[in-house]
Amino acid sequence: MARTKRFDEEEVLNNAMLFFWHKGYNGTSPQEILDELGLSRSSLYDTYGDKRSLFISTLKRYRDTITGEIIHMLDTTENVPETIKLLFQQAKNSCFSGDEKRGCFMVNSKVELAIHDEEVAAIVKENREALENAFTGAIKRGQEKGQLSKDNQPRALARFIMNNLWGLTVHSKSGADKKVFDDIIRMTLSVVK
Amino acid sequence: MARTKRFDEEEVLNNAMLFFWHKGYNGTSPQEILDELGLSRSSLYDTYGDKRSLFISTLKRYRDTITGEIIHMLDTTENVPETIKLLFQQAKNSCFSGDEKRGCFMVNSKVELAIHDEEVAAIVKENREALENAFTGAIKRGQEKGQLSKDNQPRALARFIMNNLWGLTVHSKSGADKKVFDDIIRMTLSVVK
DNA sequence: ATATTTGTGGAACAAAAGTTCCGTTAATAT
DNA sequence: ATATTAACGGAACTTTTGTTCCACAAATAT
Repeated sequence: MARTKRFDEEEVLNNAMLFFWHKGYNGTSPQEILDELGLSRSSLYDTYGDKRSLFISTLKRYRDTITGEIIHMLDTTENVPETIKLLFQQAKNSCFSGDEKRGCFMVNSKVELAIHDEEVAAIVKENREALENAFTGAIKRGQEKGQLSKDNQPRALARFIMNNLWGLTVHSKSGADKKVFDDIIRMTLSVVK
Repeated sequence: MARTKRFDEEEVLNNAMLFFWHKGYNGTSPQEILDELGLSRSSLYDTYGDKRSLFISTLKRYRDTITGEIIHMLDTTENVPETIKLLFQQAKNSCFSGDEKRGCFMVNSKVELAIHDEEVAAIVKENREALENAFTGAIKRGQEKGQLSKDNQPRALARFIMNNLWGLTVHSKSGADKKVFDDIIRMTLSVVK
């Protein structure tokens, strides 16, 4: 048999994701990733293919981990309004905690690339639909349990919630302060009843 | 005196803006702009400075024209709820009319660059604040005229409206269909009362 | 211990990006 | 008509980007 890889495949993929997330696809060069991660050029190309393939892999990884976790929360929560509130708090906190205001990788990527790259567009679309379905399902359960009124159509409410979560990711790049986030979250949640 | 420019300075600036708007800062090369606009390299650099300066000029142009127009509408409208509704309809239409789904140049630019470029961050922040003030002023007038109830704080409602408009620009990159937009707009406007 | 086979280091490269420079051209003020 | 001065065309150049290739290294099955 042949020798084994000296680097952890998942770890490098994760770090590459952070690069693309932070600086965008066109703003990140293979060289930067190599410098930071210390693996050799040939290993990078050998393992992940070219730059675009690597990017697509990181986007899928985001979908499977970050988006996946949110969907799991929505699928399993016993307290729907509380979980929705929590997601908004998390969105706010990620904008003011120590680390960078990276926003959402999926949002950043679709804004940069979705018009020009069909594969990115497809991933992004699938991601949106999966999230919408998870929110819709959770809202339905919330309504059945009496945690939410039946005044709103579940899918419409789901779409509205997502619109406001995405709006917050844009706000995170706009120099808005905490009060702005609090106002938006308060007003949005006033509809989630 | 010297000879006059063979190109229209404003027109080239406008076309350069469309490039950056469509393909992003890092996705657009000076060469592409030159190829399309037909002016010479030296004229471009002579007139607008380097690529980044040109970009900054186009971003300011957007602020002065597109954002300026929205602010003007809000400052002068006699029917505030109607104007707000109109802005949402325009946001929706721009996603489905013949031309490209470019989204909002200000949103695209801040998502791509605001973390890394202080000057972009400043323009983007100022743009947000100017818009928020215009919405807030309009909402106050609407409340005084009895077109809107006084249940909502004007500034909080303004922030909420902007959050949903920006959310729509993200939706325009997400492969969402008309029904998604209609649900979001209906739910958002249900709060604008 | 060796053969096998894949990983690794790094040289090398073509193309593109971003910019500068300069000789030439052409408006216009006088 | 000419001098003046800025615009123009395009050659040229330095980096950076994205990628390939190959000689060498090392893990493991036998």
